[in-house]
Amino acid sequence: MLSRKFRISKKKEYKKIYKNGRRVSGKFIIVFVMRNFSKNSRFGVVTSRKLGNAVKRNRTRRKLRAVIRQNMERMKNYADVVIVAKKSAVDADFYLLEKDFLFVMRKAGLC
RNA sequence: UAAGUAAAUCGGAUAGUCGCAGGUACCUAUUACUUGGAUACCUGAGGAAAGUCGGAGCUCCACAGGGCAGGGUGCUGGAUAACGUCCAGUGGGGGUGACCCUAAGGAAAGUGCCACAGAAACAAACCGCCUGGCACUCAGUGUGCUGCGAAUAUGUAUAUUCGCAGCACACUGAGUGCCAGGUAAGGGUGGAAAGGUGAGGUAAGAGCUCACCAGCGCUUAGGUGACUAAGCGGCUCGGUAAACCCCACCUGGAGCAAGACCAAAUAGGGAAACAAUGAAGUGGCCCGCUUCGUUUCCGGGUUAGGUCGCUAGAGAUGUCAGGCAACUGGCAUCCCAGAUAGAUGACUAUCUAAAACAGAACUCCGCUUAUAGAUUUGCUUACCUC
Repeated sequence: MLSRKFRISKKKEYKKIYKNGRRVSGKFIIVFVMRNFSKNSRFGVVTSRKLGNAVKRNRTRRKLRAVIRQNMERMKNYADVVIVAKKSAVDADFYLLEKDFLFVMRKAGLC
């Protein structure tokens, strides 16, 4: 899990990122990116009810956060990032998610 | 050993690295409170956290008050803060048994319904059985009359007797039809047909009488009670209340986005209408209570911000005492998640077969539903051995 200063917390901010950010999609995730020009990046993970019950949603979100935490230092530019999990992400292994995350980040020009 | 039955427990473990939330201690930066950062230690999802079905605490609406309506519960006793929950029993049903299931008050307060079938579904005569009357047919018997024949008597005619045939009447029996009545034993229909079986009885039948059984009522005994047992009585009364209804008991509404505080803001205006027998709070209606001008339009403005509520509680564990038990009480020890886009994760190694259902959101007690697998205990029924 990330510390609180690396999270996006307000509903308004989510709305703003959905509206103004760049949309990049991978195999397991869809990412909305918006440059923020501050000292660090901030992340938000969204798991909708389509993914399954609460246990499945929680596990997917935690795996994605683990991916973010372990790869945060590689990022060159700072941005606000919202990651929306697809249904296929529920059963995906950690290293597959990591590969997909790095692919998407490269596509978005963040690392 | 196998099959079953009832209950209880667990529901991945261990080690390492990195990481998250809360608390405590200490250091440090900014410091009026405060806030941020570092380090160490401790704690960190479930048996159902789920469905949100029942109940309660808590909060606001009046200190939640009265009546009507509506809703709920429904064998008895107990437990509990309370319940539609639990425990112990009673009645009924199922099982060889351990055991399981059971919305289980009232149908002589009233109303409704009982499809189809059937004569009839609430107090019933279709068929059948029996009795009586009338009509007709047949048979038999008796009497009378007529005819014929025979015998006897005497006076070639009459009388008497007998037989046969026909007619009429009466009686008896059988059959058919109609009418009046008695019958609920039998038939058929149905989930259900007015207690069941047997014997007596009768014109035929019937609780009409008797015995046993079932039902109803009463008495006595036992039990707090549901009820049970024994005896007696009069002889019998359909089902349905998860149909209305009656009876007894319970029941105000909304819910932590409750609600409280802080910041910011609801500003200040214009026009029209109605009005103290008014309007709102008040979300079933009336009363009562509280507050007071209310509503519409024009124009202007607009945060699901922060703190609390928020976890020490009908609390957990152990033990002792009471109780068949649910449960209650005493003592000792302990503090055991409190997030707010939402904390439990990732990777590696080992262990068996490589794990099911599934994630707290104010709290608690229950119920219901989902659940791979593992373990333990009591009991029952079979079979084998001693």
